[in-house]
Amino acid sequence: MPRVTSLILSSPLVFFLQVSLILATNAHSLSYIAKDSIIEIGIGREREEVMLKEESGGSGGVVNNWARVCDTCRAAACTVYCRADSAYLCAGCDARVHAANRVASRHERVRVCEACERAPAALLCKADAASLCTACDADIHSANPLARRHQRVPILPISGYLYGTQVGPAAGETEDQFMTQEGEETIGEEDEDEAASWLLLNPAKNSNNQNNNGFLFGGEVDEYLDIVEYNSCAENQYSDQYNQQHYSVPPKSCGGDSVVPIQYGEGKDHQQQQQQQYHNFQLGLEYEPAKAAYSYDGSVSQGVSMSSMDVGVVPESAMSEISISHQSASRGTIDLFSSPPIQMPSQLSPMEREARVLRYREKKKARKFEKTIRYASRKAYAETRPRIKGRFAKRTDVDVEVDQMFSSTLMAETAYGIVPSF
DNA sequence: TTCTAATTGCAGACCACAAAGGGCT
DNA sequence: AGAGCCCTTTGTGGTCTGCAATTAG
Repeated sequence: MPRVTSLILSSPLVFFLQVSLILATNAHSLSYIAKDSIIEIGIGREREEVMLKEESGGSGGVVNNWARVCDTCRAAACTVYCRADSAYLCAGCDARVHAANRVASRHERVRVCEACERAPAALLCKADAASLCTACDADIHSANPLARRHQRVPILPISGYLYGTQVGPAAGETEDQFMTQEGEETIGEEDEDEAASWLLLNPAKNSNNQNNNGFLFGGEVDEYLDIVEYNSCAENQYSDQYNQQHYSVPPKSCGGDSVVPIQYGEGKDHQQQQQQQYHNFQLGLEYEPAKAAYSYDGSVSQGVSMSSMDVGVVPESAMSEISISHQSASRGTIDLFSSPPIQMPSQLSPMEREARVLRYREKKKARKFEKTIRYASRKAYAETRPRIKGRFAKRTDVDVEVDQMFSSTLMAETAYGIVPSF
């Protein structure tokens, strides 16, 4: 009977682990699904959403059905909350209002919770790469033990010009910038072709563009990989620093791969500045005005490492894809959320952008965290094989006989034999 | 505040053996 | 060119082990 027992016992356990992993890592994505009305839940909010639609006049503008409406324009979904003004603002109004003068630019703002989009975000979940308000954080991260293990850091308020040197950009452009944050998550899981479709910006534009959220990518993969390496390390430094300040968590090392953070001296070149700019963007650090024209809380930054507990085992087929941009990830782990800081092409039309986001969300929903079995027959043999302290043991003649007896008995009883379950 | 011991968490090793795959006849 | 044989390599899962990080005293 050991064969049957092991098979029966293993399946529910695997199922439970898979469900737990998915819940733990995709809690945020589930909220996205709900917000997109793919699954209509959250009854208490619906009335207000209808009001939002009505207020927006059904003007064809893409307004998130769940988002709080901008207090200024009353037309777009808010993206940030200004503490000084006690106002929820959309990206466009935020740029316009806070770029108006020096005092306004110093207003501290926080990104709106990505789950409910109705309250200021208070915490950044590194595993989900999402900024959440305290209520949503409590809801999401109390769902299961794995979710509770998600590392969250308080979100620092942001100030200054968020949108580069360009004052008062068009609403669509600012929407792009926020959409980009979500698009960043894509790269870790998209295949290369799709990633390229997300990434391939005009190199010439990039090389001079100071408005790509303030961070630039010259289009060279190698350069970018360097950035990723550095980001992952430096972000840990940041979070550790923050932990030390607020949670008394001792600092961790940057990893055993000895990725030495780049020292930015007086003579730092342009690329290094770009890296540093992006890095600070991710970390939510403010830039010195003399050195950069923006600062923004990268609350949706993807430079987050996950514990192996959170992600399970890497499918081999996925390793090649992941390894390209996640060279520092430890073996056997998926660093899904430390995906590269890539920006979506700003010239995308709203329809195209929507389509890409939908495609991304579909793929995110379809993520598979379970281990991929290349040879099911080997798995079956491994599960039935005798073990001593977890190690495979030699099959004795008795074992073989018992196994044969079991097989013949079962065949006689069922008259059909054992059909593999794979 | 510093040091030491205990605890916890994690990655990797280990095992046997069927199947896969390559080389050769 | 295809078949058959032989040998090497691969992959599979549960447990243990060593190391590093963390916590407690």
